[in-house]
Amino acid sequence: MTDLRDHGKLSARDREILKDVILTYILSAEPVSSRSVAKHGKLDLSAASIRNVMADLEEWGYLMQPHTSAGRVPTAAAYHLFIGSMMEARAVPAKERRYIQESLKTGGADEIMGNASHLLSELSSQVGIVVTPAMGETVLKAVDFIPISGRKVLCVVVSSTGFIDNKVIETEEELPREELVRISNYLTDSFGGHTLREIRERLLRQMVEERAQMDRVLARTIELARSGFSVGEVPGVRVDGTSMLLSKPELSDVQRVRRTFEAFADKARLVKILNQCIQGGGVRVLIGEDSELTSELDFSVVGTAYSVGDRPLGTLGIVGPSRMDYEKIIPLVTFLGETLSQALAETFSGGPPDRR
Amino acid sequence: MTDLRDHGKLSARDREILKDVILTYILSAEPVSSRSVAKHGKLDLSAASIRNVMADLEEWGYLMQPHTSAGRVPTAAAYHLFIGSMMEARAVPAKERRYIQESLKTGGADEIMGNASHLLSELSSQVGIVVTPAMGETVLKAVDFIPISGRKVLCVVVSSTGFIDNKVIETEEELPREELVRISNYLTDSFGGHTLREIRERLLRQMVEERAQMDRVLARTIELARSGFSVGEVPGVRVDGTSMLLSKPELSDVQRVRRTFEAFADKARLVKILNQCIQGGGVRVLIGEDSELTSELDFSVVGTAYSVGDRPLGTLGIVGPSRMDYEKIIPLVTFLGETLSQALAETFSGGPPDRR
DNA sequence: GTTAGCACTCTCGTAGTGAGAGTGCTAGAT
DNA sequence: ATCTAGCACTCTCACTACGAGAGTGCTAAC
Repeated sequence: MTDLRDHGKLSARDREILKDVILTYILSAEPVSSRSVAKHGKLDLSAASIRNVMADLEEWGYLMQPHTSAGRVPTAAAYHLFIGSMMEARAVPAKERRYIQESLKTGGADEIMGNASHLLSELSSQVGIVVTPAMGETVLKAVDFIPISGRKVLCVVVSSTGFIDNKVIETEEELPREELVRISNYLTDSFGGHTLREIRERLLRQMVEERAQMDRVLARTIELARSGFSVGEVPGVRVDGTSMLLSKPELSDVQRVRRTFEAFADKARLVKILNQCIQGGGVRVLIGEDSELTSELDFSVVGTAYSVGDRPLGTLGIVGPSRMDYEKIIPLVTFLGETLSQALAETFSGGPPDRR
Repeated sequence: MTDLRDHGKLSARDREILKDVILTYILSAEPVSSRSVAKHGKLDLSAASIRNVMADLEEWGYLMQPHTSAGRVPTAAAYHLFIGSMMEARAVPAKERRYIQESLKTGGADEIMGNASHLLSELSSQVGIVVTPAMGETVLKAVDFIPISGRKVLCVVVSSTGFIDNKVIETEEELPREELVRISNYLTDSFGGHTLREIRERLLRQMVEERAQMDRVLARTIELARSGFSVGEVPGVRVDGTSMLLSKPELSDVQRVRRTFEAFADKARLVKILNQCIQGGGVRVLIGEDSELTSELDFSVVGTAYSVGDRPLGTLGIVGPSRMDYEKIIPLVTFLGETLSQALAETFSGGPPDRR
């Protein structure tokens, strides 16, 4: 990383000036001039001196000019440095903490996820994203079959973390409700605590091995389970607040708006990008380098993982122009990740032991 | 309506010219000149003659000029006239019909609705919208309680048309699964076929009347049902393809884009607008007059209702700039409405008799 | 090492201009 | 009476020019 190598180069004053430039730019969205740093910055130096430093900072890759004789703009390297060692994180205000906790306390997992993405977007004024786990990776809590009509049966799968998915499946013959209930109970009892993926594989093996001596009832059960448990292969994505982007000065031409919205429409890519944030526990920030979205559009991603107990479930974060208020947003994302984990744990703790 | 009163005024030639102007404008998105009508239109007249007619049409309110000495653009009245008595609807091509039928055939109601809005958007290149019924207005098919942890119970409600909603409720004391199953069965048997709203009211009455002599079991049952059946007070809205709008020439400045997206973000208003389309069976087209969305933004709405049997369920339609290919889109919306109704009926027919 | 001064550069808004497109009107043709 | 050719007029749009303003880089003096 450039910033690490160049680290020694920066004197305290260099750092102070770079910080001023970044803070000013985050606020104003306009190239920062030496004069404005001289005036409003903490250093008591003339614009000319500042200019010298800024020229150095540009050479080292922390600043750039949109054109000769414009002010300067921070680069991705500058933001990284800022986040790593200059920023003073502002704790989430008590009022917002309460608001978040209140909003995530009640409701099913689905509702909670929706609230989380909305909170992210609302409190950061950026786009909020929450990735929910693919059902197949979650641990089964209960399964239920409800007769719909004729041979059609609705299969409802509940994961131990409270996510729900459902699917209409067609059986070979019409089954009475009592039998469906029996099957539900049997499956819930014998497979609760395992992931759907595991269960599917186990059932498949069983079918092959015991095909000969299976009785009708067991065959039916397995067939139902096999179809029902094939729900939710892909993770879900909730995106909230894309319209926030339209009021940001960096999206003032329609071409850019269009490319941005197209990028946000590709959910699979969003998942991939957000998933880069799960490494290493805390919050991770992606700027510039890492993907088409962040590099081409000058966007940043602040993301973290949420989990129940020690099982990572999914990721959440915000996405917006690199010029964003990291001092507020990073604590916000951290807090939301923690609160969400906690909320899910509280609502869906207990239940069948986790035999995974 | 202006168009009706002025109807007599229009000679066959006037109508032919107006039609040419509309068709050309729909294709080009640019003001139509007399010259282009003279050249490509069916009439064999000079541009000057066409100009005379176009001046009349402007006076009568069917055309307007963005500025003096620009071509002319159709007004809302022109579109209404076009749709009412000039348009030649193009039947949905067999290939698209099959595609639609295939896409709506399988899956639960939820999935089907998602596919429907996507189809609308994809095949029309406009924004597709599907309004799903508020759960409270639907007829109960089955209800199911699944223990989650401690006193928390997940309540799954299935409507006879296959919609599913769920809610986590808290009971006063921990209930064993067997009892929950018993309660599920009891409620499904005694209330299947009624709307949730009816059931809620009935339960409330029952609670008041019989408070004294109710036994514990019944009290519990009613309490569970009351909380569980309060799901889904508001109708759901699925919006698909908003990014299509960004490639339309009428949204070439960011201000407009912004106002448009803000309009689409207000789901409640969308529902209200779409619901204006359920009157009178077939497809209804709103242009200009009827709402902020259609008048301020020069947008049109082509909508229709879908239903199962004779019970209207919800509405669907497309929204886009008034300049749209009505000859294709109106049959498309009609067909989708019919196919969706049919698909829902086929998947979810039968079941408990409708005692409403 | 710092600063004042100054020339230089680049953007941006404004004004002007000419080409192009389209109209409205009128006089003449059919 | 209807249609059309011709023409003057209007409006937009793209292009250019230009000056103000902002900001820089460099140099010479403090």
